[in-house]
Amino acid sequence: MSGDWKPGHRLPFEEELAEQYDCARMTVNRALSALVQSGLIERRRRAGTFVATPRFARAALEIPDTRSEVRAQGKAYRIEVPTRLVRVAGPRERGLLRVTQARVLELHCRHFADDRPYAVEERLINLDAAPEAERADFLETPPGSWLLKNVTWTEAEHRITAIGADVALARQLAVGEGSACLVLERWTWRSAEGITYARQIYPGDRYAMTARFDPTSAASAIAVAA
Amino acid sequence: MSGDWKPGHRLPFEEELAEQYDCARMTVNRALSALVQSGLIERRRRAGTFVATPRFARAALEIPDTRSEVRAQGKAYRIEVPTRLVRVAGPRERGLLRVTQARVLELHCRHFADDRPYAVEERLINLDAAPEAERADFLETPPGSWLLKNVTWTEAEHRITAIGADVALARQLAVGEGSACLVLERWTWRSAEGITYARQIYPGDRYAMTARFDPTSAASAIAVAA
DNA sequence: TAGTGGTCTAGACCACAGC
DNA sequence: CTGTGGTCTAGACCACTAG
Repeated sequence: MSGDWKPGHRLPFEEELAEQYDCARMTVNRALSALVQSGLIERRRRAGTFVATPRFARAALEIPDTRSEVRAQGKAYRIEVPTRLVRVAGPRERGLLRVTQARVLELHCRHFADDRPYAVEERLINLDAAPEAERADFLETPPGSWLLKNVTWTEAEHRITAIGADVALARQLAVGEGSACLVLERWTWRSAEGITYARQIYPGDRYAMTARFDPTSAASAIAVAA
Repeated sequence: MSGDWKPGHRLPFEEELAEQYDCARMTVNRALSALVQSGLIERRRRAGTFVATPRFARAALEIPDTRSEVRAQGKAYRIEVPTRLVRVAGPRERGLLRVTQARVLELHCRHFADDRPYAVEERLINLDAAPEAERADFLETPPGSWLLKNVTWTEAEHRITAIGADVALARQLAVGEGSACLVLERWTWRSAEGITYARQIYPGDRYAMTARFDPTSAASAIAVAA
């Protein structure tokens, strides 16, 4: 949870943990099994136990990855990043990231599917929590995908609203002025420290968010699709 | 999963199940613990093990209950049910419920919070799957709440889109014509049999859907709030 | 093929809540 | 108080797979 063990890090074997915590191997096994179910670790026989990489469609309400969404629809993905700047967080950024102070990276992006506007995105990244983001190439790997791969998160919150497109948004999304759009806001934390805030806007009539839940496996998935 | 054991039904004790399945009590305990985690059963010491009633804010993407949503905001709840009719499912109803034939109950409702329109709802209920619905009083208990209490489901899917209000919808929700609205569609199944389809429309600027996820406990919640 | 995790067992003690 | 579930134990055997 602290993030000290990066995705892929190998944990001690069951017998070592049993000795370390002075308990039976079965007790360690149950604890680790619970961590597998919450998606924090992965286990392979003969190989060991490893810190997991969060993946799309595994955990409930996981961080959607725009590039994967577009490619899953069989379309070509492209991103534009017209704005990229680093600054000390002002009141608005501190509120959105829920931190008292931080250096932040602010990005404005536009996502395309087959050269048609797919979504616009405004994103804040807390550089104190994810300093490597300052040097990341977001044209190569879009910010959502990059964060998914490089930063471990422990809590997430989504908020979905609908708005009518104003003139600027309508032009960016190539839709009529006033047409309904879906707004997906997303906050991500690690141990109460805000990592990133994203606000993505989709044409509301063309795209839908879907979520499935199966209580038998307690598995769920969230996706945006045409 | 078959629905034969209604919510509240007491399961055999661990020792009885261990004898019945010829295994150790610890094995039964692990199986039942998994069912607790998936939310299918509840267990109380000294009392026993019971089929659970699905509850709001317990499982991921659980069925939102409009009445609970409104009351959670500290507002008075009221419902109107202008349309209520029973008929044999036509092509559209069969498609939405994903059944080959069925008798269906069709409802049109309007939900109010403090006498202000909160949402409109169109709902189909498969009467072959939930025959008791034909005699239910949906003014006393709104359909979402009634189904939540009386019918066990095993799978659910949500779909969220945004639309601009047409003249009729704008009047029903007391919003301006063309203003953006959130559309929440929900399908619910039990063992692949469609139980209900609901389509709820909220004023998009006034209300938001939020979803939280905490991988440590694998708990998540979805809610609609002002 | 050896070293991991996966799983079951029989027994034990405890905490808790109905009765 | 007593009967449930909650949890731990020490040992065992098996399945899988990485080296």
